[in-house]
Amino acid sequence: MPSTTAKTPDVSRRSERSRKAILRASMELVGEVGYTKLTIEAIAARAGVGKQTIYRWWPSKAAVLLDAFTEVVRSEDYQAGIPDTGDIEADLKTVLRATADEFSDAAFEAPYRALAVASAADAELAEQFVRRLQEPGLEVYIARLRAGQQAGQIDPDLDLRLATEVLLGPFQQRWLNRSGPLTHEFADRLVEMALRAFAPRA
Amino acid sequence: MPSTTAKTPDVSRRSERSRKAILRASMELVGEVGYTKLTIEAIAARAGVGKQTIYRWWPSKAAVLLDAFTEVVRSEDYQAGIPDTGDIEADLKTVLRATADEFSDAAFEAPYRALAVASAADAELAEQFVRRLQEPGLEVYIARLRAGQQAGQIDPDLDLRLATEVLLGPFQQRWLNRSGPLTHEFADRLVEMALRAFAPRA
DNA sequence: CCACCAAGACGAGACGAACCGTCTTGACAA
DNA sequence: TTGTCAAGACGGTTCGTCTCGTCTTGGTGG
Repeated sequence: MPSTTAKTPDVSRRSERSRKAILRASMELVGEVGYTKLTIEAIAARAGVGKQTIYRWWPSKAAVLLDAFTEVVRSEDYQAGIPDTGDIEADLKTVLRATADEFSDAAFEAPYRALAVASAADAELAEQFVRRLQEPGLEVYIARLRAGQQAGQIDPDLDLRLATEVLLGPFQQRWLNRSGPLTHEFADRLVEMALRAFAPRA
Repeated sequence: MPSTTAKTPDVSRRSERSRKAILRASMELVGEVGYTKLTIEAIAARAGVGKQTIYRWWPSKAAVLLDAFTEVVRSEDYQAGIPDTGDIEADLKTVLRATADEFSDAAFEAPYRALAVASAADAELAEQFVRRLQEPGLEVYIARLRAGQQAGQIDPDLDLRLATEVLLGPFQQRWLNRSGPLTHEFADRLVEMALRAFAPRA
């Protein structure tokens, strides 16, 4: 019987120059025109690249953007982790305030929102989005909460996974829905309320 | 100087028959083909209506869907409110379990997800989405929490607005990101953790 | 009370523009 | 020699606007 294998391109012969130009062009364009008006044709034109070169290596414009964004964020965050001064409330407030500021920066906002939106619509992309961008973020929170457990500031039986969802879920909800401002005030109140749920049982 | 007013259509002469047919057709089609493949042309064809009739009354396909969904949900939910048996933990678990089931139903999921996605991408639509669909839902939670305050089960100084965000944010995050299953188990653990944060201070 | 009429929404679909994703060409690099 | 590359032609969709002729409706004059 005839093989139905789709001929996969030869990765070893891929042009690094074109790859970089494509990722760069998509980040620029998504900031300029927004995600819905972002077009494969425009990316190719801006990058000085044939359309086929994009279609050969990526399944969708969202996938291009995910690669582009991952490249930027890689190693920049997540490396340092969350500071541990011994005061978990202060540490969490510091990080959540910084996150609030980051999400108020348009240069970060536009592509990240585009990815979040595309992920909500496309289950396949969502798996990649969560695994490559969200999970690493969760891990640093879990690490800090675990340290808090060992310091006796946090219930040792707490489900740390669920705890990060309680801490970050309301934050993401506000941001995605634009149902409220991402102020330092909000970050502080959220951390305070979450820590009341995380505290060791009396 | 010449007026630049866009001629607004005459509402009093609007065809109720066509309006209903359009809303009905969009709900049917979004379930059949999904939101991204939902097309104004297809809605018009299914509804037996000219395209112009849709463009005349709605700014986007998302706006059509929001009207269609609002019409269905109107008065169906939100009327009853959250049961008050005196046991706030049990009551919240009941409602959140029911919500989890609702979000697992494809007939509800498809159009609602479409609206959530479109809202995340479009600030103007988001304002309508939050106000017409999400706010009414929040209000019934706030009412039940307020009753809990009066019953002495909940901290009287609690910010009830923030409380609903803590309760529902993690739920929405899981659902939108598909970062975990919306089980009864999850609903119960979430309510339990939230109530620890809501409890009166010792 | 009713016949008439002008205004405007209606169904249908033609129209050009934008993008889609595929395919072809000739250059070039491994 | 083989396969990617830039460039762009190609047919197919859907867009949003527009132009028809029809139908509905509210106001007017007999």
